[in-house]
Amino acid sequence: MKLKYDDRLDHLLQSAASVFATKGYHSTTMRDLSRESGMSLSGMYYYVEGKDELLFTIQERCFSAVITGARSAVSLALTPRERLELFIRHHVTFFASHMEEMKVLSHEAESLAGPRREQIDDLKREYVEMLLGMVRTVQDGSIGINAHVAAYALFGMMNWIYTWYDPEGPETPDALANQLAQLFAYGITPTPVTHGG
Amino acid sequence: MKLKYDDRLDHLLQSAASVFATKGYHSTTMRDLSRESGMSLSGMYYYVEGKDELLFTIQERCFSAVITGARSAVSLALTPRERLELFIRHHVTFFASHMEEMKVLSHEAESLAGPRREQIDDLKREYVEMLLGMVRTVQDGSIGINAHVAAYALFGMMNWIYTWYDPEGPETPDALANQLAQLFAYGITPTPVTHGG
Amino acid sequence: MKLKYDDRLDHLLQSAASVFATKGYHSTTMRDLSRESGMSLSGMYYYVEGKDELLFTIQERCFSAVITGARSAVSLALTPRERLELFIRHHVTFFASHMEEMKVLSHEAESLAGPRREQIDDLKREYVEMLLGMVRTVQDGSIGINAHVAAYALFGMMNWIYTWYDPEGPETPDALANQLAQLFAYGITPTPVTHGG
Amino acid sequence: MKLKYDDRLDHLLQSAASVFATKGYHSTTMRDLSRESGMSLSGMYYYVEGKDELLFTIQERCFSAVITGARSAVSLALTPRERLELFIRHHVTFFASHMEEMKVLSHEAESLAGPRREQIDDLKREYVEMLLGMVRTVQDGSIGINAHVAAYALFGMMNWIYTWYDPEGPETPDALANQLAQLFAYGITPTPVTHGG
DNA sequence: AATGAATGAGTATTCATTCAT
DNA sequence: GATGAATGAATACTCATTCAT
Repeated sequence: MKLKYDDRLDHLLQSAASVFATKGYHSTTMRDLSRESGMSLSGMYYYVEGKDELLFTIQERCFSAVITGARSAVSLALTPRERLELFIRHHVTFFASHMEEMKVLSHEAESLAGPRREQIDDLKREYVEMLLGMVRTVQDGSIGINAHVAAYALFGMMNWIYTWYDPEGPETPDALANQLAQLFAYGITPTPVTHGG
Repeated sequence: MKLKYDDRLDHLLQSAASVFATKGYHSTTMRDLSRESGMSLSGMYYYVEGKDELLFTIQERCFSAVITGARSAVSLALTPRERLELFIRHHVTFFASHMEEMKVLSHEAESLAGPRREQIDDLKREYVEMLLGMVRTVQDGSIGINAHVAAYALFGMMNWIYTWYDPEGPETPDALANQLAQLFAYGITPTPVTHGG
Repeated sequence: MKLKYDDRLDHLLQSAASVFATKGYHSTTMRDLSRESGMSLSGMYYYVEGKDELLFTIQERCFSAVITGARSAVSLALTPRERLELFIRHHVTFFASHMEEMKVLSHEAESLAGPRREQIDDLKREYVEMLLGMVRTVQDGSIGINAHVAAYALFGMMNWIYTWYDPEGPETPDALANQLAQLFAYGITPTPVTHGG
Repeated sequence: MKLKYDDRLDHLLQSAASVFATKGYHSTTMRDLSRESGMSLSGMYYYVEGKDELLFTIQERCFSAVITGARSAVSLALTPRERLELFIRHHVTFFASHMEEMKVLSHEAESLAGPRREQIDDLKREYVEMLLGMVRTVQDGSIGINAHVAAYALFGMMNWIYTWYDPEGPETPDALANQLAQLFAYGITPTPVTHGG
C-alpha cells in the first residue's frame, strides 16, 4: 500500500502550500498545517522531517515541474520567437493553474537556508539560463537592452502575477499569457502589425 | 530638542528597514533590531508602539516619498509617452537608491494587518491608479493589451528588481531605468526606428 | 521455537545495555534501541512491556548473576579473609567482563521507580548484607572503622571502575582485582609482609 | 544593584543543583526548575542560556571550589602522608557539606557535551593529577599497587558517598573522613599500632 | 529618556506507546 | 510475530511586550 503513503504526503504538501501561500512560511505554524491537513501535529513528522522540508519539497517539486513543462512546451517551436512565446505561455498558464505553489516559489525564495536553499537556487539558475538563451537568440545582434535585464524583467512581469491576478476573474490565463507575451515582444505600442511591414 | 528625538527615530527606522530587508519582517526579532540600532530592547518602545508600527512607518514613509517623487517627476512631461517614461525612470532610480526600504515595501506587503494594512493599501491603490491613467492615455484606442495587465506587468518588471539587481554592479540605475522604459514601450524587438516615422 | 524468542530477547537486552551504558537510560530513545537491535520500533514491544522493563530486566539479571556468582566464588574460601578476597576478586572481574551491564547497574540505580525499583533495591540490600557480614567477621573486635563505612567504601572503590577503567588497557582485570583487594585489606602502606610478622 | 542579580542567579543555581541531585539532570524539566526556584519559566533564561549552562555552572563552580579548598587544605601538611590525609579529609567533608552539588558533579559527569564538557574534564584532570602526585610520593618506591589504580580507588571510595551517606545520620562528616583516610592508608586490618612505632 | 528584569503565550520538535493489519 | 502509521503529552526554548525605577 505504498500508494496510501504517497497520497497522504501529497495531501500534506498540498495543504502546506495553501497555508504557506496565504499566511507566509514564517507565520505559518505546524498547528496551522495540522488543522488544514487534518493530520495530528506529531503525525506530520512521520512524513516530513520538519517545517523546512515541507517548504523545500513544495518548491523542489514545483520548480522541477515548471522546468520539465517548459522544456516540452518549447520543443515544438519552429522559430526563436516562437520558442520564447511558448516559454512565456507555459510559465504564465502553469502559474495560473498552480497559484499557491507558485506564490510559495516566488515569495519564499529566501525562506530556506543551507543545502536545501542551494538546491533550489540551482534549479532557479537552470531555469533562468534557459530563458536567457532564448532572449539572446531573439535579440540577435540588436543592442539597447541587456539580455539579463530583459530576462529578469520578463520574470518580474510573470512572477508578480501572484500579487494581483485572480484566475477566476475576467482575464483567462490564456489571455493573460498572450498579453504578456505580446507586451514583452512589442511593448504597449499599439498593434504590432506595422512591425512586420 | 525635538531634533534629537527625530534623529533617533530615523536611525531606528533605518536600522529596521535594513534588517527587515535582509531577514524578512517575521524572522526579525526585536532583539535583532536592538542590536542593529544600538538601542536597548525596551528603549525602542519609547519611539515606536511595537514591531508592526515599525514596519508600517517604513512602508508609509517610503510609499509617500515614491508618490510625491513620481508626481513631481511626471509634471515636467510634455507628452503622454514622456509622462510614462518619466514615471518609470523615477520609480526605478528611486528603487535603486532605496533598495532596502523598497524591498520591504514590495516583499512585506502582506505582513501588516488591520487598519495599518488598509492605509498602506490605500497608498498602493493611489499609486497604481496614477500609472493606470498614464497607460490608458498612451494606449489610446488601441486594443490587445488590457491596461490593468499592462500596468501590473510594468510594476512586476520594476518591483522584481530587488530579487536580482545589484546597484553596485555594471548596470547603473539610470541605464536600468532606460532599458525597462524601452522594454515596456517597444518590447525586446530591436529598436523600433521605423516607429518614430 | 521458544529458543528463538529467548535469543531475540537476549539480543534486545544486550543491545539496550550497550546503548544505556553509552548514552544513559533517560537519553536513550526507543528509536535508538530499534536502530541498535535491528528490530522495528513496535516489534520491540512484543518482547518487552516498555523502556523501563528493559532497564529492569537488565539490572535484575545482572544483579542476580553477580549474587549467584559471588556466593559460589566465596564458597571455596577457608578463612574469613579469603572469603572477602574472593568476593572482591569476583566482583571486580565480573565487572570487568560485563562493563556495560555493570555500568547500567551502578549508574542507573535511581532511574527505575515503583515496584521494579524496590525489587532491585532488595537485591542490592541482599548483596550489601553479604559483604557486610564478611567485613564484620574480618574486622572481628577491632574498632576504628565502622563496618558499614568499610563496606560502602569497598563498593565505591569497585563500582567507580566504570568511570575510568579500560579492560583493554595495560591493567588486566585480575591484576586490578588483586590491587583492590590488597588496598582494602592493608591500604597503600608499602608491603603488607611486615604486618604478618 | 548588581547584588540582586547575583543573588537571583545563585538562588537559581542552588535550586537547580537540588533538583538535579534528586531527579537527575535529564529527567529534570525547566518547569521543575521554575517551580523549585519560584521564577517564571522564561524568567530563568534571563540568567542562564539554557539547561546545560545551568549544569555546567554548577559543576564548574563546585569543582573550582573543591580544587581551591584542597590546595589550601593541603598546604599546611608537614609530611606526604599528612598531605594525603588532609586531601582526603577536605574532599570528604566538602562532599558532606555540599552533598547536592557533589552528587551532580559525580553523577552527571557525562551529561554535558562539547566545549563545556571539555572544560569540566580539564578541571577533573587537574584534580586527579593533584591526588596522583600525593599517592606517588607516599608510595615512594613501593610496588604492588599502581598509583593510578590507588588514586581512582580512593576517588571511588569518596565519590560513592552520595549513594549511601546521610550527613544527618550517626556518622559525622569528620568521622567519615577519618575512617576513609585510615582505610586508604592501612586497610581494614585492625589499627596498625605497630606502624606508628 | 532609558533600561534591567520579567513573563504569558506560543513554537517546532520529540518520545514512548498503541493498534490495525 | 512483526510493523507501518499515528498520536497525546511533554520539552527546551523564543518572543514581543511591559513596568518599576
